[in-house]
Amino acid sequence: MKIATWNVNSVRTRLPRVVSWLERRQPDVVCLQETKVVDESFPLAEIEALGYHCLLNGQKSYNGVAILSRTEPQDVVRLLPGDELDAEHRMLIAVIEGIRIVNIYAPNGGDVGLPRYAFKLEWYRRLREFLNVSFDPSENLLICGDFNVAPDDRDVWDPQRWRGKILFSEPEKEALRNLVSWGLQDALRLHKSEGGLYTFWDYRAGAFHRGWGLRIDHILVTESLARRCADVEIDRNERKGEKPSDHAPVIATLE
DNA sequence: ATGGCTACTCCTAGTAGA
Repeated sequence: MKIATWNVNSVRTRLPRVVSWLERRQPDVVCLQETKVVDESFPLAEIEALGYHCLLNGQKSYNGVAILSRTEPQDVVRLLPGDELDAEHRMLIAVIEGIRIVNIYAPNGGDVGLPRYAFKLEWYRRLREFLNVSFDPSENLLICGDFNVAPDDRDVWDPQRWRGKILFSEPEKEALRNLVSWGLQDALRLHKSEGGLYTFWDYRAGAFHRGWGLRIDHILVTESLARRCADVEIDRNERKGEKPSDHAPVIATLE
């Protein structure tokens, strides 16, 4: 079973690449972030034609998440407790093939100290509290998406330059560690310990070509899924070519 | 790296992303 996460940075702009990638990689579940489209305008027909159910939690212009799956999703949750009525659409949960899939697009934070930064840390706190009261670490649960946090020095191209900066500040790393401490493991690190495994490269200044990347897209799994996890791959080829997203897909293979 | 790109919008300039 292949479960993927991909921040596509607009599903409409990225549609040709998403379609060809689905045809080529044949994932069973795909969590998309930054779809940037209301549900009525999601390219449903094109994705369903490939044999996927589409579960949507979209929004105009910003944010928006979706779960594509070969089989029908169940037990859907869309709202994180504490969200306002006009909440940013950043989370979507469904049970697929006996696995609870939590798709998240964590706030970026802007810059350290800004109101959006405080919102990011508070959002992480609410997500952890939601796990506490809703689920159990003994179940088959997987959280994936764009976390907008690089966990440690191996995950940024220049740790000295990134120290204390947005995406790599101590409070952000602590917020991610606090989430993980609920009972999760970083699936990629079950298999690979080296640095330089990035999932995002800025569009500017030839960052991809120069190796200026960050690992901010993650797949976290509970113990029962960690035992089934045979491999995790970052599909960095998807960052190349015509009109790429600035993020590469991450794919976990479960036995 | 500090913005050199990309995508969005009641669209040709301002905002946000990471």
